[in-house]
Amino acid sequence: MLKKLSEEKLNELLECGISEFAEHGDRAKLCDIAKRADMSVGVIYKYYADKDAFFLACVRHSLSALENALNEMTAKADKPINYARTIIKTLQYFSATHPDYARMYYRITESSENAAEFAEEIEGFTSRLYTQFITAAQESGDIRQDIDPGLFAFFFDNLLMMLQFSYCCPYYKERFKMYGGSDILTKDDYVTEQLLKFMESAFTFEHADIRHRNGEK
Amino acid sequence: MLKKLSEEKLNELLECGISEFAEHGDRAKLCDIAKRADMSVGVIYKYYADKDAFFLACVRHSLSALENALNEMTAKADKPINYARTIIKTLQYFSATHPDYARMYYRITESSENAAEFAEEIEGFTSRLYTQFITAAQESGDIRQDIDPGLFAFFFDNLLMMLQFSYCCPYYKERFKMYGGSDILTKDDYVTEQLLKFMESAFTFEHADIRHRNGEK
Amino acid sequence: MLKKLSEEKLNELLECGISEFAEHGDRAKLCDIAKRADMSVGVIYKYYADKDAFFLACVRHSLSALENALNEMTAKADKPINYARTIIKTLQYFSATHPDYARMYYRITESSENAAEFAEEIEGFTSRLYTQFITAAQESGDIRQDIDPGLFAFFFDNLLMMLQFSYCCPYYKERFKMYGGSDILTKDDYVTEQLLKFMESAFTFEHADIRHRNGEK
Amino acid sequence: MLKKLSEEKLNELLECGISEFAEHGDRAKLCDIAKRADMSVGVIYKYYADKDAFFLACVRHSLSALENALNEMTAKADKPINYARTIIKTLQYFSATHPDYARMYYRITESSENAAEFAEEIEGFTSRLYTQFITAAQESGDIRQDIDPGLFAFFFDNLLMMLQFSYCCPYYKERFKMYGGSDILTKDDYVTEQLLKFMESAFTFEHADIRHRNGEK
DNA sequence: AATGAATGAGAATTCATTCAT
DNA sequence: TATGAATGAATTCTCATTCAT
Repeated sequence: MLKKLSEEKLNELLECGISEFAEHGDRAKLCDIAKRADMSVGVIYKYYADKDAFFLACVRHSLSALENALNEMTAKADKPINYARTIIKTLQYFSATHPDYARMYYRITESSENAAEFAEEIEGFTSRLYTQFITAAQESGDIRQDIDPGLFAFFFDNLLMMLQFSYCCPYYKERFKMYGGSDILTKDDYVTEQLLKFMESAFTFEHADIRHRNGEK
Repeated sequence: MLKKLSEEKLNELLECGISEFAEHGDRAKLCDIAKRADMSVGVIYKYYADKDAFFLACVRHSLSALENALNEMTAKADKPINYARTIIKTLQYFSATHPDYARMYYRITESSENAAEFAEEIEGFTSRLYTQFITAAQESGDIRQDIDPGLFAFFFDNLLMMLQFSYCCPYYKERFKMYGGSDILTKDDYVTEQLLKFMESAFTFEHADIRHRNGEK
Repeated sequence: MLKKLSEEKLNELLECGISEFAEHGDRAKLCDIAKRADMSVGVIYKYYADKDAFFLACVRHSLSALENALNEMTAKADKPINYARTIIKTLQYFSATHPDYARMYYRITESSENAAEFAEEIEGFTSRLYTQFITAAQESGDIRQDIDPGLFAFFFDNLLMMLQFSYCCPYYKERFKMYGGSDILTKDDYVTEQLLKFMESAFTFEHADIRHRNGEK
Repeated sequence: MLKKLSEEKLNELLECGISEFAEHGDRAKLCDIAKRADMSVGVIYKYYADKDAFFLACVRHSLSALENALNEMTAKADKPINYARTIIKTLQYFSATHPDYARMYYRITESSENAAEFAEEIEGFTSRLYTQFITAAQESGDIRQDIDPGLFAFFFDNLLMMLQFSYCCPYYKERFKMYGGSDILTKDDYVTEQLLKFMESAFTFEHADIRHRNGEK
């Protein structure tokens, strides 16, 4: 039963860790995290070998939340453009409700040390998710055949990652405002549709007569 | 005349600072930087108030190099697709020759503290460059009218930033390989053309009749 | 009746304490001791005020074992040389069967704090045992009269203490091998006879006519 | 020239380290050592990798002082009994003038970790010194032939080590008083002669007629 | 009575910054 | 002006001790 309590407390601890790591990167202080969670530093070391191990646990905790969010909505995938819209909106919602989780995601990538291990663990899910989807969409004729599905997924994910950072990380938020105007962070739907347009035919003006009716109307 | 000497030395110091900050983020140690530049920590404090000020100087130094590289190339901009290709290739070349500069770029964005100040200083150049170009291209009818030029520039820059990170930062390099295969870092032209295709018509299969004039006019 | 159970458990606890203190000195951790004894730290505090008190209890436990071993053997004391041989062999056997007890003995002497209290409690038994025996041997004419019996006992005990350390403590074991060869730890009888010879007439070469009745009478 | 200063300061630091390690074993705190030396903790880390490295440096410093003391007087070795007397007196003097150095010696032996390395480094000098001397004394007929010179040296050194501890370490001082009386620490010459007698013919009463005139009269 | 999770003071170590030379 | 040794505040991690269950 003490176990039970720990379970809850542990989650709270991870949440606090995520907040602090999101805010300060690995300059986050364990004693601050503990204080924030209204516990003592000792508990952290009861459950995790050291600061790195605890950081990794925070990373995993935040990732699984993101994966859950993405998993929920991928069921209702249909047309690529709608699939993309759903993902964008999911990430917007996720960024709004869990800003620290997304910032955490950014913090991971700072470390040079375990780059390869981390990358596989962290990107594995989405890279497979996107690549599979795109391959399927190519097979069903919904996406042009002459693009490398892996790289297509890569560019797609790049746009989504940057979008998340732009909603959550201080620096990227400022940058977002520079490009989109100071109120851009409140115009989610507008951003979504613009991004879809961009992905649809960024540099192909001469085909602007194309009418995909991307959701609006 | 001592100024002259310092000028050179200072440049060397900044280069070393960039390398160390690129490698270790703000865990980079001033004494290591000084040692690498074959100077004493004292000089750093002679010219800069503190570590933050020195970091900012390193940022500026690496930025101006990037801006110079971009300025040179973008003069000869013609069709948007060629303009994009030129920028991509410039960044690829820049990433290959100055990997630390791009990593440095990434390091800047870690700090929450001076996000706003940094963003204006750092992104100002490219955001204006891209937005102006896109606006001009829209006016001359080369890019569809129904996209917000600011956001268009934003997405465009997002793709380019991620591309740079993917060529320079350990974590992103690994991620790049996961999407593109273990030899993707050596296939610059392939990546360029794929990215152009993506930007051209990512989700627009049904219009595959579009001529993919990828540069060869 | 719970007392009964505790009695057994307590002994086990002390044994584990002795092992850990022998191994780690006062860096031994109470939680490790408890774990080793398959109990909780709580019990230690149920029976002992603090770590020091528990350490003292471990000391007493190991001492009484040594005293019992010595008591058994020394009853049958006859000629001094045989008495000495008996003690040496007893300590060799004790060191082999209870290495931790002897190492524990060594650990006690590290602390400056309670030196005086400890010394009386710990050395009282043997110092009296040896001094009495030597005095008696002097009275019965078996040992030269012109030696201070206390100091004689002191030197004698010094040799025995060092012998024990040399069989049990890592550093002293290595040192033993340096002097006696790498297999010295397996040559108990040889060591015994050499030590007896040493004590018998260390610097008395010119009287080598002395009968070296080394026990076999 | 700053080097020169450091040299001195470094010695002072080592002296302070020796005092603190002698007093508290490895519970000695680096910050206390630094404070005692009127320096900052930082200096210790400038010169030594970590606490262990600094401890080892203290050990070496104290050992070389002991070796110097022993070296000085071993030149004038003649008869074994005088040689032994000289060594005993040297150690008594050394213990009186450098009590911390001798306690330091004791501290070394606490560690299980690097027992073998330490033993060779630390005991090498004296073990070779004593064994060589004894072998030589056997060859010249001054010491009985039927004793293993290595073990003889071992027992001899054991007595000397214990004597040193007995003059310097709190616990052993108390023990010494128990055996020799409360004023034994002030009766150096008496102890010397008693120890010589002990070594001369401990259990050889029947040859008490031997007259070596050990210094007195 | 027994448990063992939680506490938090304490100790090692790092590194930006200063300042005597 | 340049140096780099020295400083010491700040941070990680440990473990004796407590106390709710």
